[in-house]
Formats: sequence, structure tokens, C-alpha cells
Amino acid sequence: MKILQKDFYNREADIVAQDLLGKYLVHKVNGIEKIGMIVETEAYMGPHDLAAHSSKGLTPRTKTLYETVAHSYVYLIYGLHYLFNITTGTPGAAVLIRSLEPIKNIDKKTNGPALLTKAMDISKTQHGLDITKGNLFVTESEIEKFEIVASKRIGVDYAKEWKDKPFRFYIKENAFISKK
DNA sequence: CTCGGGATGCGT
DNA sequence: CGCATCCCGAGG
Repeated sequence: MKILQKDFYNREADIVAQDLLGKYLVHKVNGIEKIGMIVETEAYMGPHDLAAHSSKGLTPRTKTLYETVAHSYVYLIYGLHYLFNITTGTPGAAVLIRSLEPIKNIDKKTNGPALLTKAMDISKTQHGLDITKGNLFVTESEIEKFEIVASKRIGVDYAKEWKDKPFRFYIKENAFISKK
């Protein structure tokens, strides 16, 4: 199946976030392909978006956000959970993958941003990788048409005028949406 | 060097 | 609702 290339990611984060729905996230681990269909995402638009890590400025942590397109941005939250993002066209912008529907070789829960990183074996080791080649990438799929729902993002109530913006996207009535 | 907070999940 | 439990950025 066709691997999504840089031109796909080199657009605004909210566009990429919606386009990623229904695509397959693939991670090859020890020769085994773990595959999940992306069913829920969130867009973080860039430094002006107060919910985005890049709004704190260019630091060692946010370097990948500023300087790459189509790379993985993985970080530890609350001291124990890894979250997986993909950098997009605007410097400082990224898409958070929030939920997957298990497709192949998945033996853990995937309906949440920290759950799917465990199930897909994604952690700090996978930070900063080029997502258009190597063992971690996203492919096209033959999923039929579906309806996209937009809503406010989760857990960003501190982000002032940005907290209620509709940058969370998910496939309507999919069973693997992260619970509210 | 300290200190505080955070894009969560789970059990109560 | 409380807890697990850690990295990073700001300030001294």
C-alpha cells in the first residue's frame, strides 16, 4: 500500500488531521507489522496556538516541531504516558494521533493517545524519525467514505481563546473513539 | 539547582 | 476524584 509522502504532511495541521482519518499507521517491530487505522486526531496549529507545545518557543524539546515536516514528535506526559504526533507544514505545528482501530498484530487497547503508543510499541526511541521511510509510516487505505466530526480538543482548558476551537476530528460512530 | 505543571488512564 | 511519577522550562 502507498506510503504517504512529505507533500501530504506539508499542509496546515487541521487539514492533515482530517486527511489522516481512515489511513493506516504501520510500525514494523522485529519483522512484525503492527497496523492500526487512524480514527481520531487533534491538530496543533503552530506557535500562535496556545495549546501547542511550540507556543512556549523554540527549545530543545520543541526543536522537532519547528524544524521538520513529516517527522514523529513523541513525548512523555504526566511522567508515564507517551503521546505520538506527526509534524506538519507550518513550523511549530503537528497532529496528535488520539485513537486507532486495530487492524493487524495489535494485542492491547488502542482507544486513547497513551494506549495506542503502548499497543504500537512507540516510545522515546521513535522520537524525531522521518515518517515517510523506515519502520514507522502511514499508508493509504481502501476504507469507504465516512463522516468526520469536529469538536474541541481534550485537556487544553488552559489555552484561553484556543481551548474551544474545533481541532479534534474523529470518524463518526466509530467504536474506537477515546472515551469522553 | 529546585520547583511546578502537564495534549492520560485506571481504579474507587 | 486521586494517583502514578518524570521531563522540561523558568527562575534564582
